[in-house]
Amino acid sequence: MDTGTPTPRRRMRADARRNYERLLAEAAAAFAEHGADFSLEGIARRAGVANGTFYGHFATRRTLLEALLGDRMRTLAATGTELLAARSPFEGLATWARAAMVHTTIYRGLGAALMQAVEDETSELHTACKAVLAAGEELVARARTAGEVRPDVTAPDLYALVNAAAWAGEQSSPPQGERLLAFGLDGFRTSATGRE
Amino acid sequence: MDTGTPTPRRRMRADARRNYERLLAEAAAAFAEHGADFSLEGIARRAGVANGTFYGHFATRRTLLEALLGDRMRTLAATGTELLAARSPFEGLATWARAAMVHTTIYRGLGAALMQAVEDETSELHTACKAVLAAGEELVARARTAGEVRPDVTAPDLYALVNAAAWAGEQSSPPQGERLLAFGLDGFRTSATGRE
DNA sequence: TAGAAAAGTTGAGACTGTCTCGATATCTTT
DNA sequence: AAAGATATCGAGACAGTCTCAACTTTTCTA
Repeated sequence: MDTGTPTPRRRMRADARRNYERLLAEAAAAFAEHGADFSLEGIARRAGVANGTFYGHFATRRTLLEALLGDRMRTLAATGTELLAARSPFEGLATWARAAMVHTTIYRGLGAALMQAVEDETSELHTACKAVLAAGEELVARARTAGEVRPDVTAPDLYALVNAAAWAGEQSSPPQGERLLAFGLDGFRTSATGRE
Repeated sequence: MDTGTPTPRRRMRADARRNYERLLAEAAAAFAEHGADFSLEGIARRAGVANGTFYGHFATRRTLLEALLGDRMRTLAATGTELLAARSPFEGLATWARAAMVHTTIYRGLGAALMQAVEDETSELHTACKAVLAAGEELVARARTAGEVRPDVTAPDLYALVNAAAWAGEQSSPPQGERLLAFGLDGFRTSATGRE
């Protein structure tokens, strides 16, 4: 579905493409090791290019992170679509939510970037986010039709829950994130409609 | 309950105390305006002291933020205790949760600091957090006894939910945070115990 | 394939911010 | 009022972000 090779915008000169990829590779390594707060200058240094070159490819830290995330997001959306075939609609939804949370947790520190990307049209990630949201929407719609979740649950609710739970897990401990996700999902269920 | 005057550790020299207070005041203003990412150097500048003086009072950004938050936290704990008198235990809990979320939202960007402070014994805020957690625990316990929330709901769950919802509200829109909180609280309810 | 045009790279440098520390100034105490 | 304890000062060592004009490499085209 995806070559694994990062996707620069258009045709690039050969040397430019080489640098682009080296930078992205270094960034991925730095990210895996330190989260989102690595030094951009350091990335350039380790990739063996001048920092001006770095900025030529990625105007801001955000641009870089977005390039890093795009592929993952698309995969997640695909997983969502597969789960539409799950026996229980609610279970499909819950399974997907857990997978999404793991995804977000791996990219620790990026929850904020993700949340903002959905709303920001200028974000590179916007398209990918929309796809994820669409996948979520389908899962939610199916569960709703089956009467397994409340009628007022929306895809953005799901998206927010997943990201918030991932965030909570990052701040305290991963199990806390999972608990939160579980409670939230239960809050989505039809049986939870506490009339007051 | 609280003089409103920030609380330096011990007896300080008069000039030192004056500087301490000016710094804290500037920090509060900067915080209100830009969230947690203001420049420490700038605070010193605006307070009219050398930056070395700043660092003499607050070793790290965190120290400063903690000083800024302590009082608010204590207030929140007190509110929790008052709400123990609410007619409906669940409503008392929910009301407090909403208040706590507002509190956290005002101090936008500090959710992370709060979450970590609970677990970090070296934090100035640790005591205040414990107090908040204790207040939450009492509210949860009361609701649990009344059979209004699941038996496995804990104060840390509540704490995590509130902070995560506040975070979500910061990232997208405040209403999204409130929705998340509502779903989470419903997930806490006894009726939501989806056996599977 | 040479030369021109396009595309990309370079690294110095202008800023800003974090943090340290010895010299200096200011309180407090006796 | 002098000594001693406390603070403040501000220069300076670093690191990071970002820009830009000069320069180099690639690609295009005749």
